[in-house]
Amino acid sequence: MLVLRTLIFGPLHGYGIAKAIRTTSNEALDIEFGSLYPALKRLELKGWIASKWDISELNRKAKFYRMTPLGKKQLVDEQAKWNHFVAAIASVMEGE
Amino acid sequence: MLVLRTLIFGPLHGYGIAKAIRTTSNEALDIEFGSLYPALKRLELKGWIASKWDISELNRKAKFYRMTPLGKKQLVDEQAKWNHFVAAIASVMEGE
DNA sequence: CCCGGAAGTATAGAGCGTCTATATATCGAC
DNA sequence: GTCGATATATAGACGCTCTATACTTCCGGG
Repeated sequence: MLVLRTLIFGPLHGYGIAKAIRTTSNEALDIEFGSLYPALKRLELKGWIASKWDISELNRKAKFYRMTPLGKKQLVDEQAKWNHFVAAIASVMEGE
Repeated sequence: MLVLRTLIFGPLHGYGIAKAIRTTSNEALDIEFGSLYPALKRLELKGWIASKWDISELNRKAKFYRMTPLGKKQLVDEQAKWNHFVAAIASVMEGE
């Protein structure tokens, strides 16, 4: 979900996605590359993102990921499920 | 965290904990016994809960769990971490 | 000129926790 | 008597994250 959300602002390479998530969460979330790269593969397999080799802003080759239309739908769905889940936890925690 | 929270209202057996979480989350959360019982063991090992065999309201033998003082501290801690985590996700999702 | 650090991708293997499936026992109702 | 709800328990599959490691490339400083 976080990866999909990050790609809303345009294509980005793995390294950039990790940095973006770290930054936008105020350093609270730190996705490791050992988690991120397998996750990107899963997302691509599901058809939610697509990749293309390109040259980064710093003149290095990098694999850029962009969200597909299917990915956008998925993001909406994931976010709804996440909100529902958080609300359920809150419901238990605030009970009585 | 959910187990600890549930035990705030007094000792309860595993079956009851599962039902309580299901109920207080409005059926949104359904902790399976294959997850719950190992979790109860872990919590007991950590010293956050303690158990005692007793007789349930329905006249069946059941293992009742109660929260320890250490468990209460842990609950506060877990809840703070959870809130922090959810806020971090929200920060990424609401960005821009 | 070379060397270190940041930018990048990638995989193997450990670790942890959930789930499904299964087994077992008891009580009350019909 | 047998069915459904109550109740505990474990094995094994599964999925995902993490740590650790490996590799390449670009740029700047000494």
